[in-house]
Amino acid sequence: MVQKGLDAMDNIYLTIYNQLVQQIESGRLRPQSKLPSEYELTKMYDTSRETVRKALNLLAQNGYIQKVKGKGSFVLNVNQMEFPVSGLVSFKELTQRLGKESRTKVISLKAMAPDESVAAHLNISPSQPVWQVIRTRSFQDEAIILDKDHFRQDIVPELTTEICEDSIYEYLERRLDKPISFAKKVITVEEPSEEDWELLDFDGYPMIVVVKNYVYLEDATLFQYTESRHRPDKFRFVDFARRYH
Amino acid sequence: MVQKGLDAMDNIYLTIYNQLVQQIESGRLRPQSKLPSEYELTKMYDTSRETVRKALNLLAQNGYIQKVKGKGSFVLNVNQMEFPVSGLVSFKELTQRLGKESRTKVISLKAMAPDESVAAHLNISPSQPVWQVIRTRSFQDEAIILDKDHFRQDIVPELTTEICEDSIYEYLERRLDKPISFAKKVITVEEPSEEDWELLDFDGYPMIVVVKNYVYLEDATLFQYTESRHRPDKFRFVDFARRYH
DNA sequence: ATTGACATCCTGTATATACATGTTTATGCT
DNA sequence: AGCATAAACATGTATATACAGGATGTCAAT
Repeated sequence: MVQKGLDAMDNIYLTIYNQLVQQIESGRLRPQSKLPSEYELTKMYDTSRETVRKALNLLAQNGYIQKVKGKGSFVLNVNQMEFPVSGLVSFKELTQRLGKESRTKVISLKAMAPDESVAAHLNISPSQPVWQVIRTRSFQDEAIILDKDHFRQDIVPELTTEICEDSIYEYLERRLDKPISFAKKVITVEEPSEEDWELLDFDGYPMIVVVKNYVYLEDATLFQYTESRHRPDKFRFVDFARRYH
Repeated sequence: MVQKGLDAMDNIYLTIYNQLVQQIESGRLRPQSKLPSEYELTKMYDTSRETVRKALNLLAQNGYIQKVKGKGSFVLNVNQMEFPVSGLVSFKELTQRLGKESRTKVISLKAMAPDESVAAHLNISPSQPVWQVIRTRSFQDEAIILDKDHFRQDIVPELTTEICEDSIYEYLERRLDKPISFAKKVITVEEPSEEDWELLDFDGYPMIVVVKNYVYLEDATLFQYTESRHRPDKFRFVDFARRYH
């Protein structure tokens, strides 16, 4: 888990956080280097120390910095050059950051009644309609990932092929009145299905990495279930965890 | 990422956090149920609201509760019945929580000079000695996980077979003067090695899940590198991520 | 030259307060 | 009874203050 929302304008501590993240990720703040002290940051942003500390604590929790009592905050190099499927980052954001040549192909898009499995994962009755989106993700002209998205139709009223080819997340963030709040991922390794063989460029790999993604709104209602099926040689997941003392 | 250290005595907000975690995990606080309000918690723990909020924010970040403005904090059922390899939780804590029949077998334990790969992962020179511990983890008499630990010997002076059969983490937490601060995990899927075939009960699985674990001290020095190799059918990883708005 | 005392800077924890904003409940008017 | 308003309650953000404790540099005494 690493990357989160980037919007935040009237919020002082989030703007400080986002600006520092940007400076660290862009390399303007180098690994090992010392951030301005909390007191200096209060002057730079004309705010109070507690507000600065909120921003710094977010940075620490997400692996950007290490705080040392009596010394200061130092930039970690833990997050560099990784390929996280982690957090709430979408495929589009990911590929943009990595700058790789990638393509999204919409295989199918339809409103339908969920099958038993999907209804169970989404925790709804089989009569409640859902959108089903099936897409393949390609890097360098190889279909590497098969994404099967399911959205509750009462929450996402409209969906078009154009939106699915672009970024569904961006669309939801802008158009949905209820904002996305948190997500749970479950990673397992399974045997490939017929569909995997059919839709992915499968160089004879006998297994597939399945990332089940459950996305919740702020009132904790589950509105999206996605199965992301990765060719094992291209899969990579990074996790950062901090210990409380 | 989900589980963190449990120690904290003179620390008010950490004791509140740990007690609430305990109540949620034990089921005394049920999913969907409402926690006492921040004001009520200030009275219960005879402390200030900001201190209570620190505890509640930790709970929210780790997926235990959902905070709703104007309403209160509600217990999530996101973390129940999972098998996280996530966070800094050790194998022993995991199995204890799951209550499964498990066994750890120490294959080898020796002080040595690191090979090229390990030295690179630990970011040390090949002349700096390390402890190498190779262990298998069994569930229901099947060897499922192969753990290859490497510790910087200048930081971990002594290590015995008994410690390795028990919990190295517990030993380090108690004996090491410098406390563990954070860890990074990288999950990939690879082809099994000779060693995997030899030491694991491998029912013909053609791939293996490799979890590379980098553990850091509070001064951000990397002191442990562990490769945890999991039989794919038994592997499961859970991640929780929150979006900032 | 080494040590020890002290001042200074830095982060960690805790408290009190103020105001904004969303939710629920009670009130009172029509 | 119905409805709008107000009060009470809940969390979100921001500020100011206090004290503890680690890190570091200075300066004087030895």
